[in-house]
Amino acid sequence: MRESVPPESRPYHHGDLRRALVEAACRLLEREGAAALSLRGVAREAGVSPAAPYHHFKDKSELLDAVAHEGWEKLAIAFQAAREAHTSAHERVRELGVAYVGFARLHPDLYRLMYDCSRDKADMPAHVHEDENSAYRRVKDVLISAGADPGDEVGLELATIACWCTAHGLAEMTSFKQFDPLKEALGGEEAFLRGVLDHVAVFAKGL
Amino acid sequence: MRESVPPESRPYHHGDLRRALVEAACRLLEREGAAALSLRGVAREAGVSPAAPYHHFKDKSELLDAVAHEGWEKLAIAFQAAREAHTSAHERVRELGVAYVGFARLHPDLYRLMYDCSRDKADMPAHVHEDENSAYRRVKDVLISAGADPGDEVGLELATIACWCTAHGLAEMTSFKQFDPLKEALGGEEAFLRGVLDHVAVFAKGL
DNA sequence: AGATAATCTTTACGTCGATCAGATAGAGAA
DNA sequence: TTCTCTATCTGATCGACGTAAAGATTATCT
Repeated sequence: MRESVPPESRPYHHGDLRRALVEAACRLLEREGAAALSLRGVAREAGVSPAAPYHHFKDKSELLDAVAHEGWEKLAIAFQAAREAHTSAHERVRELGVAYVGFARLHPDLYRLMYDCSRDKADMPAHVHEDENSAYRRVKDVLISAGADPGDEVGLELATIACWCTAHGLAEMTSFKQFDPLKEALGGEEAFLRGVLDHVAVFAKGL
Repeated sequence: MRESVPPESRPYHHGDLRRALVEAACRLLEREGAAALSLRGVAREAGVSPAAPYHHFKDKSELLDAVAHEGWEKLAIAFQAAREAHTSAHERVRELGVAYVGFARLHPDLYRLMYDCSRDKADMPAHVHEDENSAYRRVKDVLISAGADPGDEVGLELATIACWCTAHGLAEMTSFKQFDPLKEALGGEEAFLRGVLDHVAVFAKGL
């Protein structure tokens, strides 16, 4: 396979169409939104015939899976940055929540796609939940570093899930505009986030 | 307009097609899932031509709005039942969360549709958030009855939002099957829910 | 070089949301 | 009652979609 594509008229064989399709889909997702994301549209954006994607993806949902996969990796990067900001123990947990919600607000359609794909498979992908350096593991690590008992397997698991649930719920809620006045009163989006998160024990006290 | 429909072959004018369409849509949503919910399919289910719905709804999304509206009312009913079970103050808050998640798990596609419609309008419908007896108001009331300070407007609002966010997040998370072993270990779905909710201050202590 | 396999295009089918002209029937005025 | 008006429903149609099949083109391997 070829690595790069000639700048002028594309050759018959693309080179790395799979990658190009995923990137085209990401672009369309940001530009036009999730409702306007069609397989034909992605092929169009990539400059290829409507049936071409079927040589790289079984069907539309498999392409969306690949886009979602990229999303989870971007989220892990956002987590990395948040964890590297050293503050107090309980603030570290809370700021992880802020970073999470920030990512969701920055890429709302991608964020929703990530969960739609997971839900359809009734499972979070392993690289999100189980793997070393998975997003889930990172939350757990921060909880431990914030004082949670690593010996209490069940309790730690529950606390991690509680963190994730709250952050996920907040990520979806904060886009509703009836909260705007409250945000205004508190001095902006992030202050609002911290205000809500501080009402949740796991975020406020690190379990 | 007619009130009821003759049992044999439908007359040219339906009687109350609008209502029949919403009900057909609900039926299809439960039976086939959200992905298989087409406007044509709803018309088919209601025994009517593909263009008939357009005399009662501007477009597909307006029909879905009506279905979502029904969903919010069903949720309010579920809340009512949960609130009437008198337990201790902090348990009342937690059990509201259990009822919320229970509703979402019982009608997963309807639940998602409710939020999809709200998100598209960037707003929760007024009868959910602002009205007397709205679902949002009910959460707030339970928080007050559980010991929250009604005078602290902002704090009460934040606590209510925190409750809702956590419950919503949990509602979406609990369907992932990698949590099944944990549920098993804790003795079932509801024990798992309470375990997670007890890690959240607003649920554990009523603010 | 020739054969084989992978990739891309073309064509096609069925379904979808949506529009519009025309058929049908209930409701009020004569 | 009968006529007219208006709301409701049907039928035909359009463009876009997801997907499949068959043919064209090119990379790879012998």
